[in-house]
Amino acid sequence: MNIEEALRARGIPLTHQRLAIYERLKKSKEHPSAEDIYRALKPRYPSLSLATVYKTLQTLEKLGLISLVNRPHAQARYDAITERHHHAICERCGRIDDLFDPRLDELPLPKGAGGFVVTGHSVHFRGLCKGCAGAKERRKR
Amino acid sequence: MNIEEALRARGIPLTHQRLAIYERLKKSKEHPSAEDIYRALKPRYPSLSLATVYKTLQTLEKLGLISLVNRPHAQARYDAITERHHHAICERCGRIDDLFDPRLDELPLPKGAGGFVVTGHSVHFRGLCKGCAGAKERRKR
DNA sequence: ATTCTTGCAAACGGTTTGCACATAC
DNA sequence: GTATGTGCAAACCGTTTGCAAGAAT
Repeated sequence: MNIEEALRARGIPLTHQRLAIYERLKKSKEHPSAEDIYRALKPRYPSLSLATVYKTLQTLEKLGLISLVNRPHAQARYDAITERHHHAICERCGRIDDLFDPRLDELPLPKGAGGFVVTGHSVHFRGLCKGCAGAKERRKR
Repeated sequence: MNIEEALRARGIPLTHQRLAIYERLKKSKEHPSAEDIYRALKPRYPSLSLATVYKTLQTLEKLGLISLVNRPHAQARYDAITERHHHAICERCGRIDDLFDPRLDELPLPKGAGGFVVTGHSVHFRGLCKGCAGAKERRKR
């Protein structure tokens, strides 16, 4: 399913901007920022505004057509633990739990990262924390 | 080595603020933000300013006494790939490479995350990208 | 006494929002 | 024709910075 169908299927108007922004993102492998995309498209679409790029990216993400590499606008969170460990992040309330699990500390070096020198890694689990999972369960009944 | 020794060892003055901020962070398991810490300490240290909390957290991080859960200050980066994959992030130039490796897709569910319902995960490798690793190597010679 | 830190307020940078005009359907 | 998107500028929010006053050594 291409983007035109995906948008039509949801009754979302297909505009030149949306198409251009999506195509641009699809073509680039550098995980561009909103501003990168804006700068790349500006010459061909002189009236394009940065706000539109942001709004469009948000729309596409909600539709599941694109994804975010790193959550924006989040505030920095700190941790007194400096030893190697991993995190479970609740998608509902933002709670972050620490995970200590030696099996996660010894991951295979990734294939296909041609020439990348790894100095460390961390695993992020997404999902619902105990409290939020419980709340959801209770609402069902 | 406690924080007082760690700071003294580096000739960094030990202030009430630094001590209070570090102790507060050590006590809390919720990975607080700078503002969380600020609010928690304000009643006992009425003259404390948010800027000091930020500066102190930065200092402690540089010394390796604390760590950041999520990088702040970064702009959102987008990806047209929505299938499961992982990332290699260059600590020098910020470049992000995609990694596809089925061995990373099937991680053991973490132990000790009591009640956390996992819906997905991703692995972040840190290190130097091909270009930056090469540049470093060349500088050595 | 000297050096480094603190606190304040202003600046900053990325992102969001309100609103009038334009466009898709 | 109606609903929705776009573009602009202003607002926003977390974070940083410049600087005068204060504290640690």
